[in-house]
Order: sequence, then structure tokens, then C-alpha cells
Amino acid sequence: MGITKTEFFSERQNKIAMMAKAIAHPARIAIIEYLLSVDTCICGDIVNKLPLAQPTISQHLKELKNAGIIKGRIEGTAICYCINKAALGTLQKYFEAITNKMTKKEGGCC
Amino acid sequence: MGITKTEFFSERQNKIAMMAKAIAHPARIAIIEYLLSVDTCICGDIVNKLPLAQPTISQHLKELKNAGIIKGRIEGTAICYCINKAALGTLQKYFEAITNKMTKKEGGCC
DNA sequence: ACTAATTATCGTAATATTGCAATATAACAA
DNA sequence: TTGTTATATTGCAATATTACGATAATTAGT
Repeated sequence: MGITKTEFFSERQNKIAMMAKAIAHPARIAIIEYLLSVDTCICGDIVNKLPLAQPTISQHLKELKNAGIIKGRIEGTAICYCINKAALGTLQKYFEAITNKMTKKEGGCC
Repeated sequence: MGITKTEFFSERQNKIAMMAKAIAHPARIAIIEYLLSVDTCICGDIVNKLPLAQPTISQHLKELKNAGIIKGRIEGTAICYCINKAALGTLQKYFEAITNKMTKKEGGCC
């Protein structure tokens, strides 16, 4: 069917999955890393930094924005994109909790 | 096209994206959380715990395994699945590094 | 008003993902 | 061997994703 049965899972599980999905593309990883690398967040030059056409990047930015990973603000003729610290913080805390749980568990069997 | 241009991105970026993709589904989040919740990792009952058909779960397990997120070991007639601590550790460190970089940066503009 | 610069949207083609019924495979037990 | 249990694979339909050319929309400068 190609359609995810989100209604069978918890809101939290869906949220984490959604954010992970937003990150689950090398171009979007590259966008995030570029946003982290620049001091200012007037970021009209992402298009020149990535080997993809402008509509494609615009689409990736839209997905990152929909997932809450980045925020955008109109800045004259350009758009200022920057990272939403809260969203990435949520992911970070999630994985931290997982690794904490893992270290408490002994070995397992594999 | 539906085809990701992996060759334009770094190996590290592709790897992170691949692992994120493996996690980017609520059923797979649920599988991971179930594996974390049980003490033993003889996990033949995942099928009963999730509201999806057996072939669907088998497929999700396969994807998690391909991405290195879980490991499987044959245990008689059942299969013992458990989490690959190293893989989740990689993700955890990645997000930790990102949040570290973020806290060092001042405000931004959004 | 005209032009240039920047970003978004539309349309479309190629490919990937999701889910399941049906079936296959594998290991054990009687 | 036959049956049972557990998991994998196949095949398919429905839908989603990725990418880009063409085009639109917006804003700034002249």
C-alpha cells in the first residue's frame, strides 16, 4: 500500500519517526551540517553549496521545515534558514535515553 | 526520479542518513523499543506485540538488520534479535556532536 | 515599470516504500 | 514421516519519495 499505519503507534513514536525521516537523506544531512557550519544564518547560498538543482533543494528545505528541524524567516529577497535547536535536542535526548538503557543491560545474547 | 544521488555526498553523510532511514518508521521505532524493554533477547514474539502482519514485521526486521541497527542469531526454531549497541551509539554520538555545536553558537537570527 | 535575484510551486518521470496474502523454508516434536 | 511452529520470500497494489525543467511569485534596485 505504501501507506504507514501511524494510527497503530503512539504519538511519540510517530514523532520520532517523522523527525528521523526528515533527516534520512544525505542532502538533508548536508543541509543541516552547512547550517551548523556558518555563523550567520542568512543562508541563501545553500543552493551553490550542494550538487542538486534549486527546486530539489527547495523541496528538501520544505521537508526539514515541515518536520520542525529548521526554521525560516524572510529576509528581504532572501530567506534566512536556521536550525531549530529544540527539535534536534529532542532527537539527541531520545538517543541518549536509548544508549543509557543499553548500557544498563547486560550483554544480551548476540 | 526517486533515486537518491548518494555519490554526491560523503560516506559519513550517507551512513547517517541510512541509519536514520532505518529508524524512520513508527513500527521500527516500536521494534527497537520492544527489544530494549525485554531482558532476554529471544524475541520471537515481536509479531504478537505489534499490530502488523507477520510478513510486514519480517520486512521491517530485515531493514533494521541491513542498516546494522539490530543483529539476529538463529536459536533453534526461533530467531534471537537484539540491538546493535554500536550502531545506535554512532547515532547518539552524532546528535550529541550536533547539539554541542549548537550550544556554542549564539542565537542565530530566527 | 523594468530588470535581476532568490525562492517556491507545478508537472512529470523514475524509483522506493509499505503492507499483506500466499507460499516457502527451517527446525523441532511425536 | 507428519504435523507444528517460527520466520522468510514472493508478488502485487497503493502510495510516497526524489529529482528536475519550466514557470511563477516576491522583493530590491534602477
